[in-house]
Formats: sequence, C-alpha cells, structure tokens
Amino acid sequence: MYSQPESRIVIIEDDQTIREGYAYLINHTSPYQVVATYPSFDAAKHKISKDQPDVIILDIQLPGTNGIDALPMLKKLLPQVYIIMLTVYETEKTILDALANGASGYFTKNTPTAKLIEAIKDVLNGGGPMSPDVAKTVILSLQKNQDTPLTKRETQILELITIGKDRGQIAKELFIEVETVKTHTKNIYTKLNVNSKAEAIQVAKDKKLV
Amino acid sequence: MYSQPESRIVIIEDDQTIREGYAYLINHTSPYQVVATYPSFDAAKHKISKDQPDVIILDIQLPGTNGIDALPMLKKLLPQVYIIMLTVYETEKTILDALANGASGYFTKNTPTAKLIEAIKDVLNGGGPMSPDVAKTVILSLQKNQDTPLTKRETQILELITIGKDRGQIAKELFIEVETVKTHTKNIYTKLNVNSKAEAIQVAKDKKLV
DNA sequence: GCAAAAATCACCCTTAAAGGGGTATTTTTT
DNA sequence: AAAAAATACCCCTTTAAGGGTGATTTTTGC
Repeated sequence: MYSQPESRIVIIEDDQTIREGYAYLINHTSPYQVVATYPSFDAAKHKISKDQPDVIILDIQLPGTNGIDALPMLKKLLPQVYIIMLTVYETEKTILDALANGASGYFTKNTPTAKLIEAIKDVLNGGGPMSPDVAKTVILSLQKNQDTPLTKRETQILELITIGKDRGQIAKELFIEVETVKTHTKNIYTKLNVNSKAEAIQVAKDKKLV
Repeated sequence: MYSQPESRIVIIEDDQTIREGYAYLINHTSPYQVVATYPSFDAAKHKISKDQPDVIILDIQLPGTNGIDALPMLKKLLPQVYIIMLTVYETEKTILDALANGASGYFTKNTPTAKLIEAIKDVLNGGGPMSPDVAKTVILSLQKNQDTPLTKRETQILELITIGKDRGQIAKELFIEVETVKTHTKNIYTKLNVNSKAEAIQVAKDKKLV
C-alpha cells in the first residue's frame, strides 16, 4: 500500500500554536490534508472516528487523558491508524511505553515540519520512522552491559533463567547435566550477590546483563 | 563532541564492489576519510587498532567470524568506536542482536551513500541512526500484543512475575494481600494455559503480553 | 607449553515458595 | 441490574530451588 495524496491527518495537541502551525504547514507543503485538530484526547474521542484519519499526530502531555493512555484507546477505535507521538520530554521509559503501546513513530516538538511530513510518508508506506534522538534512546535501552563479571556460559544460563526456564529445561537446551546448571547458577548468584532466581532476574534486567 | 572533518572510517565488507564503492564515495563526497578497508574481520583484527577508526562500517555476513560475533571483539579492541552494521538480511533477531551487542546503527546494503554519510555524521555527533526499515522491525518487536485475554490487574501481575518478583514482593508493591496475588496468578495460569511461573514467563515473552 | 580460568559433573541436605482446590465479598464497569 | 474484575481466606501437597563441598576436564591467554 502506497501513501495516497488524499491521506487524512488528525492532530491532537494542546498547544494551539503548535497545533495550528503543523496543520497549516502540512496542508500547504505536503500532499496530505489535516482533516481535524483537537486540543485533547477527551475532545477528540467522540468525533475522531468520523474523521477517518490515516495518521494521528498525538501529543504525550495532554490535559485529561495523556497521550500514552490515549494510545491503546485510539488503536481500539481505529485499528488501522498510524500514530506518531509528539513530546518535549524524552525519557527512555515514556518512549518505550509509547512504542510498546503501538505508536508508529516518535518525534519531539521541535522536529521540523519537513521531517514530520517525511515521517508521515514513511508510516503510510509501512516503514516506521524514528528520530535519531529517539532511536538512540531505544538503542541505549537495548544496549547490553559490556563489562559483565559473568562468563559466557554463565551469561547464557542467566539469559535462560530470565526467560523463565528451569534447571531441567536449561540442561536440555545446553546439552549438559542439571548439576552443571546448578553449579553455574551458584556461581552466578555469588557474582551477582544474590541468592535466588527472582533476585537474579531482577539484577539481570537492572544491569542489562542479558 | 562534534564530528571532525578528519574523522576516520574503516570498512569491513567482503564484497569488493560494495567495499570499494562505499570507500570511494565516502572519500569523495564527505568530509570523512576511509583509512582502511578489509574483506573480513579476521583480516582486520590485527591491524585495525593502528587504523584508529572513529567509525567502523561492518558487514554481518562475513567469511570466518561473522559481524555479530565480531561486534563485541571490536568493542573490546576499540571501546570508543561507533559501529554501523551493514547487511542484506533483516530479521528481527539479527537486528536486535546487533543493537544489543553495541552496534550504533544498522543499514541495508542498498542504502544510498548519502544516507550512510548522514548516519556517520549522526553517530559522530552522538545520535544513533536507524534506517526506517530497521526501526520498524525494532518497533514491531517491542509492540505489545493488543488482544490479551488478561485483565488489567492480571497483566500487571504477570509483568511483575516476568521481572522476577515473588508473591510477597508483588503483594507489597500493589498494596494487596499475598492471597490475592495467588488468586490472580491462578487465573492467569488458567487463561494462559500454563501451570507454573516459569511457563507463564515464557508464554508472556512469547506472546508479548507484557 | 603451562598456568589460570571456565566448564563440566556428583552427592548430600533443607525448606521456602509455589501450585491446586474451593469459597466468598466488594468494587467497578457496562 | 447483571457481569466482570478485584479482593481475600483456608487447607493441603510437593517440587524445584538453594547451600555446601569436592573433583575432573576443556579452553584460553600469555
């Protein structure tokens, strides 16, 4: 499916200047049309279905229902819609939350309109855009801790532990004895300074060891 | 730190045409210089430290040591270096592996040189580039399953279970009784058709319920 | 080629935390 | 008003986890 000139955009953004600015620029410098703008999700929710948007530009910091909470509801109302998030803040948590909740992209409010229009084109063509800053945050959050105190095998076993495998499953998967898994596990616990599977999982996630 | 005109690039890529093509274009159409090119990691490993590269463009499908395995070794050799991965394949697994192992960016071989040069600039300035296709894969892999059979509370508890919390910790965190956590857990198990914490974690990861 | 590090396996012993069954009240949503 | 979700208790069983100790083999790094 390729982006059609008549693709319909809706903007949900509380700041009037930004809202109208983007709307004007999109309408005048792109083949897309802004069919509606709303200052909040609560204002939008009863009307937006009739707007039949292809893409929604959604602010995160909205009065009333915020953008993150609005995401799943919008997805429910309009399952096919692409949503591009807009925000001033960029904490790892909010970005990942947004992405995990179904955002197709993520931009800051100082993103030039040209970039935004390019992003709209990208999502309409099925590619998900991501601004470099956001991409960096995502990458950093995925980045594995390089200087692990754990050996290769230990890391491997810790990884299997974190995805819920028990001793027996791990042993089978690695073609080793359960007792060996136990030994490795003990060493892992010593190195990580924990003494239970649960704690190990938490430390592993925390330090991005796996 | 801003990108310096004298920034040094090394290309590790087995296909001679691509290797020399990129080298020529980067040298002639950008302020960066390709200081060395290698057809494999094995050929590069003993010399690359002396090249003092700022950015390495690294192919994934290499003869001998592949790019993914080479990543951590390169990072060890040159902790400060930025690595941009190059590949023809784009499975979710390989991309996430690369990112998790410390790649700064990820592009396909048909990426126009202009884009690649822009990416080099981006990484040198500290922003991580990501091609739209890759970004999409990453996003998709982060995407939460929308139609969970679980309730809000159940999802919440499953989430805590997957990060290794036990009944007691979950109860405390949610200000409810341990017995209530148990009840929810039982219901989760029934719905997910499992009967252990370990299985639940696996199903949760698998179906991206959390 | 040698020493250190990593990976492998085994036996003993203990108990907390997990899992299964059933029941029931309160709160929220529709 | 009915249905769904969230809360809470009781009883009962056992498994998988954790701790201690010791030893052999394989892989790595210099």
